[in-house]
Amino acid sequence: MQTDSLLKRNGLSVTESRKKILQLFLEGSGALAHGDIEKKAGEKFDRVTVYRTLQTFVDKGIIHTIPSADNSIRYALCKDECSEGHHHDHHIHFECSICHTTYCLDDVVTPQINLPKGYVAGHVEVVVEGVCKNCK
Amino acid sequence: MQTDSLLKRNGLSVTESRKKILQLFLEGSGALAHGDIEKKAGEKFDRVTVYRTLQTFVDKGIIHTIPSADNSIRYALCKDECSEGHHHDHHIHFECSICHTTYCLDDVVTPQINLPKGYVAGHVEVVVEGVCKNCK
DNA sequence: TTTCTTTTGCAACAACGTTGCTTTTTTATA
DNA sequence: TATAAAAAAGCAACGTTGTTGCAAAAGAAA
Ligand SMILES: [Mn+2]
Ligand SMILES: [Mn+2]
Ligand SMILES: [Zn+2]
Ligand SMILES: [Zn+2]
Repeated sequence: MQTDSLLKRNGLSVTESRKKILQLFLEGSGALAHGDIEKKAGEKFDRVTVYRTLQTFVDKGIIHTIPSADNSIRYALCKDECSEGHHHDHHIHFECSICHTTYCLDDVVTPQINLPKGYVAGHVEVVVEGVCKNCK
Repeated sequence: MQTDSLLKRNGLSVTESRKKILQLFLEGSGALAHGDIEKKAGEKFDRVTVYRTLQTFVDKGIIHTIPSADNSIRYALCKDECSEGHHHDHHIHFECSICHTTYCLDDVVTPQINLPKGYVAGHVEVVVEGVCKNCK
């Protein structure tokens, strides 16, 4: 199984919830919010388990967070070479205002930003809102 | 008073809470989250009033939202020519990872993003995380 | 001042998120 | 495979955040 080896490779024990949640990310196209996962998982798992699983996956560099202006963080698989404590997700994100899907645009790299004197840049997040290819 | 005329100009009645909250934005340097306002206002106002006031200000184009990956939207004054239903905030934002201040970098315009075929861009949000001029 | 309109505060509620602890599952090892 | 140790899941309880309806208070208009 794809999920099992991915979990093992990251030093995580293989459990039903982790397999199921990872599966959702692997098969789905867009990013998932906590609530999406609760629904899609078929209410098999405790809410707390979902919270803890997402946190574990983020810590291990399996998934990354996507900021939003509606107080619901979304999560998506890291396709870059992320590892424990070291995320390297340098792609931008796209939120469709019609179907509300959030996409990782893995091929669109984060632009260079010229900051005013005194500011030191770390990570740059870009979220583009618009209409996706399925909705126009 | 600066607050009174700003409120009137936007067709809003001048009330204690609106004046106080607007004041906080005018005198402060960084962006404010809902919680910051509750604290800074000196627990004078009901939580609900703060929510409704922020929503009203956003609707009128007085303040804009700043996305985040920590489930706490921040708000800042619009310095561009925003109006009811028409925000034109094309600047980027900076979050200091040390003091956790969020700045509007009004002079740094949002970059142009080349999207894959099929995606139509609307608004672009850029949030840079790093160390601010006061913290380095 | 009086009247009408808008906003506030309150109460109740729902959704979201966290923590400690017990039970269950997984892993490692004999 | 059986057993012991370690890790994760589930449960309960709780705190925080955000929403709604409604009555009281404040503001605008005249
Ligand atoms: Mn992504
Ligand atoms: Mn801004
Ligand atoms: Zn779409
Ligand atoms: Zn700082």
